[in-house]
Amino acid sequence: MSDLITLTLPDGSQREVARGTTGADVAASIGPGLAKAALAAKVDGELVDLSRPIEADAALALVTVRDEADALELARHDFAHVLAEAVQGLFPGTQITFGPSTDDGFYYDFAPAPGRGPFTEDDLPAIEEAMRAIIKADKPLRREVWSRAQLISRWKQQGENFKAEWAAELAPNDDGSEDLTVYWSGDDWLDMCRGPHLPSTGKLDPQAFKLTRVSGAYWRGDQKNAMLSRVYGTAWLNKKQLDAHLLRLEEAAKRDHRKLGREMDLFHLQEEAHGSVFWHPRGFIIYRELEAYMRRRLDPAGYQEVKTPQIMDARQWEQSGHWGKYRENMFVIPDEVPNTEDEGPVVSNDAQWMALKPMNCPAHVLIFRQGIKSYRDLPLRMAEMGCCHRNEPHGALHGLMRVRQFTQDDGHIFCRQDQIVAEIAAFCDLLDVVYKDLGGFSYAIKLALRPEKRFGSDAMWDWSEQSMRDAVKATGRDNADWGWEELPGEGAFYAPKLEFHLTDAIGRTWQVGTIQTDTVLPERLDASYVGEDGNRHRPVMLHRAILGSYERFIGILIEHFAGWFPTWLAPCQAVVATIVSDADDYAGTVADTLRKAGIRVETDLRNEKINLKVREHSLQKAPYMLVVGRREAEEGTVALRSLKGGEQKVMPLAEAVALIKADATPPDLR
RNA sequence: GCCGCUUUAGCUCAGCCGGUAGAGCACCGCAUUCGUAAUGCGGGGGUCAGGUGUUCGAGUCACCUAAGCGGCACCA
Repeated sequence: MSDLITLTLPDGSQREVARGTTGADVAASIGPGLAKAALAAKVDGELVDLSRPIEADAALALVTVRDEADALELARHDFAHVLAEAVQGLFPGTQITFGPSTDDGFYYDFAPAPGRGPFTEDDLPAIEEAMRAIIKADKPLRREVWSRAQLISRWKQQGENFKAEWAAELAPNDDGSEDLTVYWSGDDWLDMCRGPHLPSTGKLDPQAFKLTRVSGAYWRGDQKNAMLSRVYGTAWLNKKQLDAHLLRLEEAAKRDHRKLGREMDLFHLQEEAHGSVFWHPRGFIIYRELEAYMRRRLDPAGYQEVKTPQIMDARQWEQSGHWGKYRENMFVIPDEVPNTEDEGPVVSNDAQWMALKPMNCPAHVLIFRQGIKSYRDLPLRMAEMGCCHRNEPHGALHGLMRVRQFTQDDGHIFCRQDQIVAEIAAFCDLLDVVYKDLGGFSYAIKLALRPEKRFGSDAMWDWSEQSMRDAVKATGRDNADWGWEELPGEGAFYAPKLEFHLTDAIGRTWQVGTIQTDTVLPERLDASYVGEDGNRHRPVMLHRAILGSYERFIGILIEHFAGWFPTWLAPCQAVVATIVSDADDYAGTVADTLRKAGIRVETDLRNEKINLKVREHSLQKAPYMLVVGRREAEEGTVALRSLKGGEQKVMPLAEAVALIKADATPPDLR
């Protein structure tokens, strides 16, 4: 074996160096500037420490802040370690557990010292200071390889029970060895970590991070385990990036649907009906427009709309399986006349139970079962704007995004096995059109596979999962362009789920649409059709939704558009505002003309300055304002102002009406 | 459901070491008729989330309950 190896640099040049040369050595040999700037090495595409000896011919690239993605990942990971070191310095007895990088920073989970409660936001400034001191000390970060036994014993000796547990359970390395890597910060603090890390803490910018919040988090993400105390931070390569991020957060907060919902008078929530929405007149216009739009899309796509009971007997839910697998999320009610006669309990102990529907699917099967269905009836597409109630964990409720009463744009397609691929493909096409119409959203597709808690045989799951893969393949969406991935364990209890994740205007993703291949429910509820062979067969049931729920989808739309709805959805599409009261009559004529053209119009005849009117209706996010004064009244014109853009133009009334009417036409009617 | 924080006028928020509640906006009234993001003056409005306790005295301290917020877990 030669003592020399060949390294190929990114520019294609090659260097013969001694075996065991490190990335740092190469950087130093190229120049002092690079030696200082280098953060890590990439050996054959794998990110490793700068101090890691290179043992064979390889492609070598040196990572600097210019390689932003890698540099950020390294920095955030290091910030997490610095956080842990700082916390242990400040609060002796705190156990460290786990601390990865995140999309915008990092977190670390701690088990606070006995007698000390979880960390609070008041602790953060002191922790930040301690972190800055560690960065300023420029402590070298040194990798060492320890045996599993050696490390476990060290953790136990230090009272790091969580680390010891984890070290014991980590899978052996690919080569079968039991070695684990640790990193020293200076020579007084160490953590178990796969790495890689920066050469020293001084490579971090002490002004480029901010601890943002604290929260509880379960050890290893499991509700049955201990609650740990998590500290979150956001971290960047420099202060400018950090400030830009903090500004983005502020901008995101401004489009929060709860804030805009109140300011724009769209809806409200209150304690007495927490988790259920009070839609105000303005908000309900959006809801109705959206519902009307969906019907115009569903009808020609061959769906038949139905309406099914809100409450059904528990026996029905037992048969569908919901009583067994979903009851903790259901509102159950006694099937009994409440006692009003005396002081006794309102409901007796032997009341029979009914339940509010958490899903529409069983009722749809019950409709399907009425009469005898032939193979000629399939595929049978049933739709319902189904109002469902789910008793969600209280901590999960969140504005319109997570509520206890919501309406799904639900639908179930009963079909033969050989129709699944075509039906899923048709659904994908429909969904494409809807997401494009409603905001030009892009989306990713995921396949959620069988969960632990489920019905049906493994063979059934094998079959239904594979049929969904085949269907997506047929649509050409099973690739990275569509964010395609499979999510083990995340399916519904009765079926694997194709999930459609929208990306909104500021890059956040929301799971809304879904289609699921279910063979369990038709079986449990005994749905069948008569085939060409004259025998009874089980149909497959595709559960599908495009918006998911109206409530959540409108919440997403509010945030996506920051309140500036496209004109066809806007609660008030045009405001006629006067400059002087002499124009009041003319303003009335203008408003009538718009109203007759089908525009939702309001007038603002208040004795206020036009400045105030522009400001207030801008804050209400009306798309158009038609300003009229003496001049317009005499000439039969309007000053049409786009409140969002701010530009305005004087034009004849008829022209303004035509312009607004065109803009107010729903996308499917253009 | 779990951890932390919060809850004062319609909204946003101030209120110190416990001594009997305040601002801006909104609302109402009056004046102002004004050309594209806040006209001026005046007025009304609060069992300080609910409950229990400590205290001569609680918005303020303690405990319980509820809801909200940020996460965790769960999820359309």
